[in-house]
Amino acid sequence: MKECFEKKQLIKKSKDFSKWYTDIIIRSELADYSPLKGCMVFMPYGFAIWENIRKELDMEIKKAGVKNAYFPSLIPEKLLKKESSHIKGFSPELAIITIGGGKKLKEKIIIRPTSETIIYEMYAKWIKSWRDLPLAMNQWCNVIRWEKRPRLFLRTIEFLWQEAHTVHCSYSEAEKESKRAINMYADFYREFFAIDGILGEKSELERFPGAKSTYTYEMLMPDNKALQGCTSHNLAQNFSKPFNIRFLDKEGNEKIPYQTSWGLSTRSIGALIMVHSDDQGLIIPPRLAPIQVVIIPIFHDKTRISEIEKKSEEIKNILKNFRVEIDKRKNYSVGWKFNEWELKGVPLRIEIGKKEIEKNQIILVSRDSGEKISVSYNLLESKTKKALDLIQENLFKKSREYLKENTKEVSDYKDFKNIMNKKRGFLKAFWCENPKCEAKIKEETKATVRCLPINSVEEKGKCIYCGKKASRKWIFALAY
RNA sequence: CGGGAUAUGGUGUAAUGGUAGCACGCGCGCUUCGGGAGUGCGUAAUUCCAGUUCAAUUCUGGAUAUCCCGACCA
Repeated sequence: MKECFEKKQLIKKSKDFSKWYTDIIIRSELADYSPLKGCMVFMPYGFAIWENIRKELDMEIKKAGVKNAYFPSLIPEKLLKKESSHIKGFSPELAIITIGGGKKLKEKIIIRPTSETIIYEMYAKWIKSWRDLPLAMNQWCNVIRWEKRPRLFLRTIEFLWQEAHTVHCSYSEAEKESKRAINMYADFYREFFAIDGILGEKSELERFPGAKSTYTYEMLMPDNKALQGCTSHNLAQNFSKPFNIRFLDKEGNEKIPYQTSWGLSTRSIGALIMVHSDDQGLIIPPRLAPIQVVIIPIFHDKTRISEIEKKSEEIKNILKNFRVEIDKRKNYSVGWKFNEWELKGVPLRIEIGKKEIEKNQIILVSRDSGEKISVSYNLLESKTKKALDLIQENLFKKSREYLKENTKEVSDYKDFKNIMNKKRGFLKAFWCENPKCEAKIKEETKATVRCLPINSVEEKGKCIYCGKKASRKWIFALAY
C-alpha cells in the first residue's frame, strides 16, 4: 500500500532554486498569480505573515514616537516633478492616470511609487515652528512600480510596505534618525526573521533618487545573490528646499529642516521563504509564523475520537499564549497531514493519540530538525516555549554561519571575477569609490556594489578594479 | 523593449487530418486512518480569428496570453 503511493514532492531546492521558490509559494498557499501580469494575490496564509510583521514592526516604530497616518495613493504629476533626481529615478516605472471621470485630465495623476512628494507637500503646510519638530509619521500602504520582470514577493508591480517620513531641525539629528531606523530594521531582521545580513551605506549609483545617503540591510540568499531588505534615507534638505518646508528657530530665524525616510516591504517575505525553507517546504521562524503549533489528533481506531478531540482542545487551551491550530479533518490521513503542515512550515507539531493519552503525554516535533520528544502535560507550556525559542535561535545561527561562510575578502580582480562566475556570495574588496569602476565591474561581472559596512574603518589599499588608492572595503554581490 | 519556446478539463499531461485518453483534484457512498489510504459512481478540456480541406484540436498565417533568456529594476 505504501509502496504504490508516490509522494507529491517539491522540486529540490538544490536542483532548480527558482522553480522551487515559486512552487513552494503556490503549494503552501502563501500567494497566487493575479489576472494582471506582474501582480500577485496575498492569500490568507501569506497575508498572515505580513500581518505579524506589521504588528511587531509597528510597535517598534511607535516606540520611537513615530505616529501612523495615511496619505492618498494618487499624486498630482507636478508634485513628483519638484525634486529633479527623484522624478528622473522613478519615471521609467510610473503608472500614470490620464483619464478621470470619463474625461481626459488636464494634469496627469501618478499612482504613488513612494510618498515623499505628497507627504512633504503637506508637511510644508503643517510645519511652522521649531516646536513642530521633530515631526515623524509612518504609513502602511501599497505602492505601484511598473516592473518588467516580476517575481512573487520579490518584485511585483504592486507591493505593500511601511514608509516613515521624519523632519528635523539639524542635519545631525536627521543623520542620527536614519541610522536609528536602519539599526531598528537590522535588529528586527535578526530577531524576528532570523536572518543575518550586512548593515551598510549605499554607493552614489545605488542611492535612492533624491537622498543624500541611503542605508541598507543586505542579506544573502541561498543562491548567493544579495537581497536588499529595507532602506533608510537621509534626505538632508533635498526635499525640504523644493517643497518649501520652513520653520522659525528659537531666535526667530527662518530655517530649512532636514529629513529622513525609511521603509520595509513585503519583499522581506521573499527573503524569509528563501533563507529558511527546505525540500519539504516552508520553515517559518516561530516569531512570525501564522501558526506556531499545530495539533494533530491521531484517530487510530474509531473508539476514542471524541476523547482525543477533547484532549486536543485542552492542549490548545493550555497553550493559549501561542498561535495554535487543531487539524480535526477526518478526510485526510495522519501522514497526509504531517506532510501538509511541514509544507506550510509550522514550527511545532503536537501528536496526540490514545497511546499518549494513556501515558499523560504528547509528542512534540520540531519542523527544522525533525526532532521528536515526549512531553508530559504539566510541562507542556514551558517545553513548547523552549522548543519555539530554540527553533528561532537555530534558524538565526544557521543564517549567521551561512553569511560568514559566503562573505569573502578579495584583493585580486581575477579572483573576484572567478568567484562571481561560480559560487558568488558577498565579496569584500577595496574600491576607489569612482562610479566608473563600479559601472565597469557591473558590466564585466554583473556584480554591483551592495554597501559599505557601517562599522568599516579606514585602511590603506588599492581599488580592486583600477588599482588606484582606496581606503575602504565595500561589499559586492550579484543582486536580486 | 529585443531573442527563444509553449498554448488540451481546476492542475499536470497523452494522442490524433475523422471517437480527445490518463493521473491528480473536486462531489457522493462504503471501507480506512501512528508518515501523503483503497474502492465504486460522478464531474470537467483542445486560447482566439482567418486560411487550406469533404473534414482542423492537429497543417498554414495572424492575434493574444504565459514561461525562459537578455535590457530595465528606490
